[in-house]
Amino acid sequence: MAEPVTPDAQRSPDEGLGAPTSVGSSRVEQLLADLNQAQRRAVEHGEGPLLVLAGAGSGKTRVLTRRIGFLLATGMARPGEILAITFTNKAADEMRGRVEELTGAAARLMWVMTFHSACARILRQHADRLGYKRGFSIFDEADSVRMVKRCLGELDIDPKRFPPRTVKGQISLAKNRLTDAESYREEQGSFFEETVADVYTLYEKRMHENNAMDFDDLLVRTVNLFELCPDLRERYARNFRHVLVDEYQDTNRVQYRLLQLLSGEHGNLFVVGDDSQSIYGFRAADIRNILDFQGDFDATSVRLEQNYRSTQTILDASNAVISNNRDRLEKDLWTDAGAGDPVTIAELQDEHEEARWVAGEIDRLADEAGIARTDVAVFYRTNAQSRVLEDTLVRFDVPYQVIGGTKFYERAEIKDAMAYLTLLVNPQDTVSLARVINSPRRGIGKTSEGRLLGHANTLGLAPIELLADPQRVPGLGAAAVKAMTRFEELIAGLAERAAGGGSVAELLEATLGESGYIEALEAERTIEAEGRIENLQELVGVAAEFDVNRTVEGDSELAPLEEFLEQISLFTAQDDLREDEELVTLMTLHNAKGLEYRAVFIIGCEDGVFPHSRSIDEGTLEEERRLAYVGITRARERLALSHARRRSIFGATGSGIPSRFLGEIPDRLVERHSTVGPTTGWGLGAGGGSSFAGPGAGGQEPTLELAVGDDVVHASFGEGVVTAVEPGNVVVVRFGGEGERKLMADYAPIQRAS
DNA sequence: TATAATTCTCTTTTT
DNA sequence: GAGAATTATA
Repeated sequence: MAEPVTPDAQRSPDEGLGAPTSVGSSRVEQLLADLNQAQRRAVEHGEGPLLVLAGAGSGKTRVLTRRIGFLLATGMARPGEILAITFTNKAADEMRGRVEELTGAAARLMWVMTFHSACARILRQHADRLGYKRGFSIFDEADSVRMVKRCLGELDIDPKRFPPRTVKGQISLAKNRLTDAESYREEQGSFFEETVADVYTLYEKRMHENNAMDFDDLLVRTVNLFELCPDLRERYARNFRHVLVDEYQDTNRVQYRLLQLLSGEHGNLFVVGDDSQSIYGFRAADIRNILDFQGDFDATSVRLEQNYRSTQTILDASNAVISNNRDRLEKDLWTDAGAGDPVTIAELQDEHEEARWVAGEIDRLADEAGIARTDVAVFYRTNAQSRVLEDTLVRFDVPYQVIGGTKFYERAEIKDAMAYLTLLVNPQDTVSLARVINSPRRGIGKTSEGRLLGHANTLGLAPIELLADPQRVPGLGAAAVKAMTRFEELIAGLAERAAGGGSVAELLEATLGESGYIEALEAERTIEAEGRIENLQELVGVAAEFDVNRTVEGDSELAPLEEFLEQISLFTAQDDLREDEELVTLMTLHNAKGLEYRAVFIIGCEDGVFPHSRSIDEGTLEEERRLAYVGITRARERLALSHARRRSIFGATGSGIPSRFLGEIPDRLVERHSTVGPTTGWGLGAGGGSSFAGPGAGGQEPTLELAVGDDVVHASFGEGVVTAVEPGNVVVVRFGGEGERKLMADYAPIQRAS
């Protein structure tokens, strides 16, 4: 369903969805049965706005799901009248699935999706009202920055003084304040800002010409659409009689405005959030949205304060940390669970030792506490920190998955392939065109490309049109003209095929084949090219999977290719989280939002790393503290925080002092561990002395020295023999029944057999 | 025009 | 210490 269906059109014979019946009321009882009082009050709320202040682990997802079930079961809403905004596509799918269990297949008519997906869907439907075409491209950050850069060039602005990224950032902030280029120019004074205003103006013009939107546009243009076309606003507002929003604390002003436009009249706005978990201020999220919600919408509120996730100790630690923030809505989280284990704070020499320690602890958790890898997550402040960890985990044969970071879809070959497909849907997209016009090499270099774009600009044509008739471009060599004609034929042929609306995977394969892209890679005969081909094959696999799911669900009005492109561009990091395999999960603290694990490690707890030095400079420490709060409260049973004495950043080694957040955790909750001195680690207990010995420049700590042939005893695997010794104190041990395992001599629970 | 070599910048966090 | 961007060379 791509636009709201009128109530008449969606009336279905599905029993139990109409007015409350006996079936309905028993269903309602079922929905409320295992909820606590506060949760029940939230779910049973009548009409009008409600703020659910949900502390960490207080069951907010459950409340949201039940609320939807309640709306449907009592007949307060039909499925098509519900708009539920979640933080990730994955969360949306899960929620839809759960509601489906409660209320049946009609749940598919609900709109459960992220802000960006919902906006894209609305915009596709009414693109013409804003002078866009429905096949508009969605530019990711890299594409947008590229466009900004192009604008800088066109305006003859020095990109050294005005870095494209920075300028894009300014434009983004302006958009998130709903300030258009014109108003921006009026309200700005400095030279810098005036220059940005020039770029902003041109950028908007070019984006429109390219039939392209950036991430901010998806939200802003939807607001524009509703303000410009009251008929549409009314239609959607009337249709979405119940709007529900998860993670409300992270909404920004544009999203706030959108919610206002949609729910202003009926006021059925049900938001769930926790001000203590507001961590997207840098993305213009406005914490006042939640702090002022009650006043703004004249809302009632419900507090969920019982925590069902963590031990008392973990909860105490999180409360102690967050209580150092001034600006917050008081909440008193409590739990029925027992005290549990103390919080571990580990001090290590450097990031390598830190990684080894984490790897060792993960093994130990499995052996001693029966906590499987799936139940373990490691969080860090910046993506760069994952590298050392990954290297170490590979060395120790600990399977893992990294969420976010440098993504599959950012690889050059993947972006190229996607650019081809994008071009088929949106021929006006010159950023995609520029990506593929000479990739693979077909003899259209920078010069020819520049001439083409330049002349298209002067004629006021889309470059793709000119491409069909390249003789019109002055100054082109015969070879270039010929190459362009061939390229145009390629695109035209593929576009025709795309219009047929068949399998995306087949179309992608045809594209990669006919363009000569794969061939060019094969000709390289290098390992890297080999890898790229594999990546592209993986992309074909993704497309094939999409094809299959689509034929199953098959209710979209978008052409398959368009839908595929949109799905990929609005992917969220958490969407590729896997839970069914035995993998340790690695991610940034930001990506950890909304998740939970039996055991959590937070590494790099040093001032400057976490809290990040920039936040210290910019005075956004409270947000960093909330980030710490988010991280800590992800843990159910075990929590370990580590910091290193030395850490190399940018290649240079610096020394770090423990994060101030560590000091905010009361000592009585903590068990300290420090790896210094001649310890073989285990058995001595992690609570031992924290005597820190050496400056350890590049420190090779004393260790259990093992050689090939030595007999050892492992705490859980029993007796074994060393079969190899690898760099970094890794030993390969062959155990009786277990086969061979790689272990860290320093940390694995092994001893020399005597 | 395409490659190789060299210099320079960046690092928060993300849809 | 990696990536992009720029410059030098074929």
